[in-house]
Amino acid sequence: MRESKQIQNDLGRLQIACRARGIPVTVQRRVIFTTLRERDDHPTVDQIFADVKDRIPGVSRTTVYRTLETLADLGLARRTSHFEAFARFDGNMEQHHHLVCTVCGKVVDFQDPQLTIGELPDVSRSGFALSDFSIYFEGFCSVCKRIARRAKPRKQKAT
Amino acid sequence: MRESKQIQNDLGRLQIACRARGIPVTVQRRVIFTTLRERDDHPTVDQIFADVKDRIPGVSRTTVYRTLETLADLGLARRTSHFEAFARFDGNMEQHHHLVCTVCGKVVDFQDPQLTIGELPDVSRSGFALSDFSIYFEGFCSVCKRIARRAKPRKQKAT
DNA sequence: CTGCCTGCAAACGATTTGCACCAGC
DNA sequence: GCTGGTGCAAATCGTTTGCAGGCAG
Repeated sequence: MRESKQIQNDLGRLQIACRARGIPVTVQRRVIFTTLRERDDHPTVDQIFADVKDRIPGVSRTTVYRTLETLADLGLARRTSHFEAFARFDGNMEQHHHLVCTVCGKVVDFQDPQLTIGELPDVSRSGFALSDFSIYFEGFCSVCKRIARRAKPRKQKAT
Repeated sequence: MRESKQIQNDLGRLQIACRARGIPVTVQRRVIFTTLRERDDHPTVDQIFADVKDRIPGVSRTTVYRTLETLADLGLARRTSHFEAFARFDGNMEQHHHLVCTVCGKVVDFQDPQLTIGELPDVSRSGFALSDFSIYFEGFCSVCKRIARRAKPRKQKAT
């Protein structure tokens, strides 16, 4: 069960962020943000939509999409698919890590034998049985480093 | 430029894998696999399609999709979007890592202060400027651990 | 009041599927 | 020759967009 104190804290952050941006704090934004914060898995839009519908019967899926996007803009949420909507494939089956450009989504393999984790952490509480790991390093690729950092090109052609 | 020795090696692996599975080694499979192996970024289906079209003018995008899926089945390639095609969001903006179920795609946050990387690696050759990282631990979630490990439910409802 | 937000329905675009033909073995 | 693979076109389905009315500030 989630502490109402934390919910209050979340709503406070939402209000501050919205005011700073001069956009209204609507019921939908409150509920969608709260719903998202209640989960520690990474819900899909539809999962959030299902949860939100219980509290706001009339919401549209569209609003959930738009609000999540807004929350991401406000720095209150994060879109976890580094990889846009496209399927990407990798022909390198050896253990390797990745460099991900947070602007254009470019991903390149990165191998570094020095890069190890002592041992896989104990995650028994989660019920998971781990077999492997890979590290995603985030940053700007050479191209996006040059381009102004303010543009946020969503949905551009895959690089 | 890629060593033809490595291409031969790749083709050998492809042939072995196909024979073991009793499926034909077609031109398309050879070219698509070779093309994939030539890149160290994680190409989208369309990028591979574009490359392949140069060598097999008549290929269809459908074949590229199907072949990549086959290569993944054969253990020769890997689909890099842990997150299916769906957009997923995360309301936790603190630095944290992830447990990913390789069977059902479930992702849960995982925080462990002990888990650190001495320092971000030197990736200057790649032109990237890194700012952060997160670790994806792969394995079986509690549910999929129980279920027979042979089933490979693609496109099941997101968990 | 005014502008941004919301909901609806239509548009979009990546991926999948059904079917007839063709190629590997 | 059979079996499974391929190409084409149509169907799917997650996501985005255009538009009219409604609500927050």
